[in-house]
Amino acid sequence: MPNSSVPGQSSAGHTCAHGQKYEGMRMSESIHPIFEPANLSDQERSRLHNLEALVAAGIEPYPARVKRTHTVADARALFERGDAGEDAVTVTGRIKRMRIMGKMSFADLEDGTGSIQLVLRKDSLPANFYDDVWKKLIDLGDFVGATGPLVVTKTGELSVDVREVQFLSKALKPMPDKWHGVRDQEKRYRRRYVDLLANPPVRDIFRTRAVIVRALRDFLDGEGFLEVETPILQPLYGGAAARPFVTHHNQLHQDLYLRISFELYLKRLIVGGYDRVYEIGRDFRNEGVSFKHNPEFTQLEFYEAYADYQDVMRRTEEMVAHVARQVTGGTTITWQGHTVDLTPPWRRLPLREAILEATDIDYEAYPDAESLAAEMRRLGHDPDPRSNWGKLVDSLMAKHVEPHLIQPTFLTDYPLDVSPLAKGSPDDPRLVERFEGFMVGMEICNAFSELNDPIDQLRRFIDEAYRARHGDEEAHPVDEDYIEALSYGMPPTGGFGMGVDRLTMILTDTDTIREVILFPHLRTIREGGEEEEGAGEDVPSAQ
RNA sequence: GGCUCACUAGCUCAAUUGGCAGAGCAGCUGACUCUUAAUCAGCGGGUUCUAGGUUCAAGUCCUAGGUGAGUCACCA
Repeated sequence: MPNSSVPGQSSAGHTCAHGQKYEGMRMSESIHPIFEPANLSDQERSRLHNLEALVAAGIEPYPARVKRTHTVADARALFERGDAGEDAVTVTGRIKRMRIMGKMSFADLEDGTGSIQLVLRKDSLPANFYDDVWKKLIDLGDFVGATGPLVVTKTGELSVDVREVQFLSKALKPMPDKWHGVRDQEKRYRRRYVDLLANPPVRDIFRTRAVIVRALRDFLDGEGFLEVETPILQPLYGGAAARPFVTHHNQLHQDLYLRISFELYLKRLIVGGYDRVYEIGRDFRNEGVSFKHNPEFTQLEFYEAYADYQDVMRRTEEMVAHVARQVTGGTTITWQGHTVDLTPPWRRLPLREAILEATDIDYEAYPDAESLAAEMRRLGHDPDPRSNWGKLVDSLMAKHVEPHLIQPTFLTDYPLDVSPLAKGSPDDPRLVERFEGFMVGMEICNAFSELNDPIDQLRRFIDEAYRARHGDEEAHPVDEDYIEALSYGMPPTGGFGMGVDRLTMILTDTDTIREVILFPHLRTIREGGEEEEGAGEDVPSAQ
């Protein structure tokens, strides 16, 4: 069926096949309750009525093809160059605002490149189109193509002086408030498309996120790193202290884990002979949700042979500074009122000193969980009695040090107990060569000189397995194949992991991870009472 | 999981001590050929998150539940 691109001239009263299609949706026996009039608001009914009226007038409300000559940005550029002349351009987009003034109207049309004003005059349009279609049947939020020469109005606004309108897509839902947009956080996250179409600054956040990811790749590619992809579904998880999601492969009759890190696979690649590898991808951790935790999040990890954690520290600050320059043009940023200077070099501070300074506790004087917990209680802290020594140290850091690290800081030289994959310090058997990077009170990265001694690594795994048997749900399982890989020899290697979402929070001045994830995890809304659960019969849950 | 707070028209928000549930935008009708949050006149629009309870009377008080936010616990 030919699409009538000049709707005003179509023969009225002719009903095409589409007419019956849409009328059917209004009948009580319609196939789904979504479009039943009883379930619609007055505004939705009005829009559905306008859709039917368009079809009755012979206008295809969802045509298959569009004839656009210029994006909004292109049209503006054309005019700026003075090349516009009196030739017509065709721009396409969503109608965001309308000002109808009798026989003349203004409308703001927006596409992905920007917004431009349309001028519609009754005299300049096909017969009856202005009164019968434009004023009556087109709603805010509809997509149209507008054709006409570029003009400047009396008030200086570049506009398309519209001679022809092509209808492109009908919006059946009313648009959010044109001034306030959508504010309700739950609505914004559950229906992100509404958030994006109504709140332009939100679109900018995800454009910036793309710039950040591209800048990370630029930087690492430029340093000779190879981008790789490793399994998300893994028979054995590892590389971080976290509980995994469990799933099941039906045909193989095998439980699989969604990865919690890329670490053990990327180091296998170092064994295989790639000296510099990285991966940017999704990790999944089955734990609490908060302003800085989403169950799935984007991680960058890189591994570099013949480097140690000091080398990685330097690379980290250079990489983050590079990204900041790509995003903001400089290395000083503002986050929630704090001025943060990302210019290398960043402050380095041994973890032991940081905790001593903040809490007056020198954890090395309390080498076991019992004595450290006792000292913590003596100073008024409330340690979790189930915690082992490493977790106590970590909790001291997380509670008393991390929140105060606004400027970028590397905490260095972590206890071996909490670092089962990191190489021991040659100077102190209780420490490993590890650092974590912090800024704006948040951890953003974690790195170490990788443990490449297969016998030492096996010993660490066995310790972890012991902890797992004694209730530590985040302890590492023994990965025998990884030990096998190390047994072929892995060069001294520096490894690094960073939360890309958190970096994005910092560079977009947002205070919750949900603002930088397009579709953050939210609980499914349960309707009223309890319904029987259909799923889950052959999906074992994590124990 | 504990505690605190929130949920009202399509959207943004009001509603006094428990006393007729309102406004702006959006919608509908009309006027208007240079507006840009257009303006002006008129009209319609509500399961006040859900289910109970107290009361002559509940958006408001009580109980339970849902969802979200914050916080604590947990979580590199």
